[in-house]
Order: sequence, then C-alpha cells, then structure tokens
Amino acid sequence: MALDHAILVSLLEKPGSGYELARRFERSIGYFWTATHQQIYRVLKRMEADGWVDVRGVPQRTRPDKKEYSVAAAGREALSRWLHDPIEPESVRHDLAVKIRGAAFDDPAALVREVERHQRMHQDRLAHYLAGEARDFGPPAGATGAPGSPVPPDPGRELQHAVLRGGIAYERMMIDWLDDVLATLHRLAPGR
Amino acid sequence: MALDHAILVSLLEKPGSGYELARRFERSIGYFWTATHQQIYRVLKRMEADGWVDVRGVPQRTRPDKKEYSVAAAGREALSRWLHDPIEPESVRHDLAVKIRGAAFDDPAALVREVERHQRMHQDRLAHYLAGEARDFGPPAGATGAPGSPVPPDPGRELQHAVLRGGIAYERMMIDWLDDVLATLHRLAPGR
DNA sequence: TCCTCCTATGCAACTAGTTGCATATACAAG
DNA sequence: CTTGTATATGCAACTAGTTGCATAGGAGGA
Repeated sequence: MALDHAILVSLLEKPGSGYELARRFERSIGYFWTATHQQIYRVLKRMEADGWVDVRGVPQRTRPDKKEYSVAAAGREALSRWLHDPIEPESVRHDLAVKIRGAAFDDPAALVREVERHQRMHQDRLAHYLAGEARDFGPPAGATGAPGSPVPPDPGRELQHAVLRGGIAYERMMIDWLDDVLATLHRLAPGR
Repeated sequence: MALDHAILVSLLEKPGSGYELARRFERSIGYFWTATHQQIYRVLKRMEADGWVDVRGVPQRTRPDKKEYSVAAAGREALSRWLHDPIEPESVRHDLAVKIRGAAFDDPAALVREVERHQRMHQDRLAHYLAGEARDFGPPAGATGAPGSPVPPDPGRELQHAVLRGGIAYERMMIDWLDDVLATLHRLAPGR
C-alpha cells in the first residue's frame, strides 16, 4: 500500500489539510496515484493514531476551520523504510486495452468514438502538463539562455520535474499509440 | 469492474479452465490487467451463477480433472453492453513515481539501484514482447515481402497486435524515461 | 518410498478502494 | 431570504483485490 507514502511525500513537500491533499490528488500527485477525499481522510486518521503525522487546528475566519497535517518523525522513518524496500512494478488496470481486444467480438467501428474520446483526454492532459512545465520549470532546456544558468540544483524540484517528464512521455506515447489503434480500426471497418 | 470483462474476452478468444486463465493473466492479458487465481476462480463462480459462462467438466487421465468455461449468450451481451459504455481513463498506481519524488527527502543515490532494477524488468518485458510479436505476427511491416501480402485481415489478430504494439511502446517509453531519471539522480549525487 | 514439482480448485480473513450520503460555514448572486 | 458554490470533514456500506492456507492427483527423480 502506497497511499500512505504518497500522502507522506505530499505533506513533506508542503503540509496541508485533508481537503488540500484531496485537491493535490486531482492534479500533480494524482497523475500517478489516484485517491478520493474519503480515502485520504481515513488514512490521515490512521496515520495520526500511529503517530506518523502531527495535526494542528487552524481556525479560519472566512471559511470552516481546518486541520493542518505535517509529517512526524515516525512518518519520516516509515517513508524512509519504504523507499529502501524494493517494490514490484506497477499493477496495470488498462480497461481500454481490454475493450480493444474485445472489439473483435463486437463491432470494431463502434469503438472508434471511444478511442477518439480517450485520445482527446490524453491530449488535454499533455497540454496541461506542458503548461505546468513551462510555468514551474521554465523553457525546455537547450532553448535559450546564457551558457550555464547559475541556478543551484534543488533535489525536490529536479525530481518533481523528472516525474513530470515521465507524465509527458506517457501522454505522448498514448496519443501516438491511439493513432495506431484508430488506423487499425479503420482498416478493419473501412466504411464510415 | 472489468476483470469480468477481461475474462470474457479471454474466454471468447479461447475457452479454458480457471487455471489456464490464471496462466494467461501471467502473460498476454496480464500485461494490461492483473489477477490472481483466487480472484479468477471467484469471478468465474459468480459469472456461472449469473449465466454469463457455461461450464463443462473435462476428465483428464494424466492430471486432475478440470472445468472448461466458455462464454454464454448472456455473457456476450454483458460484454457488448460494457464495450458500448464509455469508461474513465485508467486509474494510475505508480509507486515508482512516488518513490522518486520521495527521494528528495531521503538519499537520492539510494534510489539508483531500485530504478536500475525496474529498468531491467522493463527491458526484459520489451524483449519478451518483441519475441512474441516476431513469433505471432511475423517480421515488422515494411521489412521485406512481395508488394501487398495477400493474407486476409483477421480482426482478432489485428487488434491483439495493436494492443501488443501498445505494450511495446509503453516499455520503450519507460526505459527511456528511467534513463532520464537515472541521469537526474546522478546529477544530484555525482559521487555516490 | 519419499520428496518435490506441476496441474487444478477453492475457502477465509484481511486490506484497499469506491459510492452514496451527511453535515457545517461563509460568501456571492438573484 | 433562498439558492448555489467553494471550503472543510466525515460515516456507512459495498466492491474489488490481496494474502495465507488447504486439498488432491499424477509425474519424475533421489
């Protein structure tokens, strides 16, 4: 189980409430680990009981009070332990691939719209990633700039960028592959 | 839930026992949908009760008797319904990305071996895919052959090949990205 | 003969994740 | 003054997936 660890990493990057975490899981972290707010609140409660996180009540005037969580020593140790443990490669749950193979026993042409819809979602996500990259990490390396920018490397920033580049590579791969799938589907059902 | 549908597709491609399905989920289908034998037996039992699959006892002399499952009309309809329903894009559970971001709060150099291990697994899987492609789908298009091979297109075969090409593209992308991650890790901890 | 491996099926208990609902504050629009 | 939206937290019930264990026949080797 790595939701615990994903939350710990996120809280180390920046402490926050369950609600704020839930919103982060709709963007940045959520792109490689999904979680709903119900799940997050439940895990926070358990981690609090285990002493992995500290809570601090934050009264707010303009909105409901919140609880700000931050990582405690025990949580840092638990994360470190997990980081040093080997993990299995991701377990895949790729519905679309099942559908594509299933289309052989149904109408392949009917799948075209679904594949196009998925491709659009991946294109949107790619655009979103690229905008985020331009905003947070400046223009892509090698584009402009004086020789050797003197910015000192920040490990957190560098690693976040590396993960984001992974997301970008994934979306590009998916868009290309879905082009391939669409070509295959059209070849099988030339009409339409 | 799509394990039901993944099983239905697999049984449509070829009827088989729970044990055989479990082994298929360690190879072909398993590359985009994981399942253990316990889960498969349980789902088969439920689908049998719902009339989605038919069972046929197959006595065997040299090994324990087995139950061969095949898709019933109701199962075909259920699959068709699912194929026509829009689905959400895959929910991602990418432990390694969490680890990479987490490495900023631990020792980045310690992650190098883990990343290399994952890269090797992806290289192995890529080699396995390419071998399977060469075996089942012949040499890659455009390599040789007389103009216009007269083989009639088989939808099932074509779509299986398209999914396999997706797996190949995925593994290549991962290998390249992990190269990128390794370069980043080395940049952050040059000495080791 | 015993031991291990492969085939073959399954239960029980647990953990993780999803879905649906409930509550409450504050602000803005109508 | 009601309605809608955003913030903020949570319970309960359900579904899906994992882990550990159990059983059993036949093949092949020590």
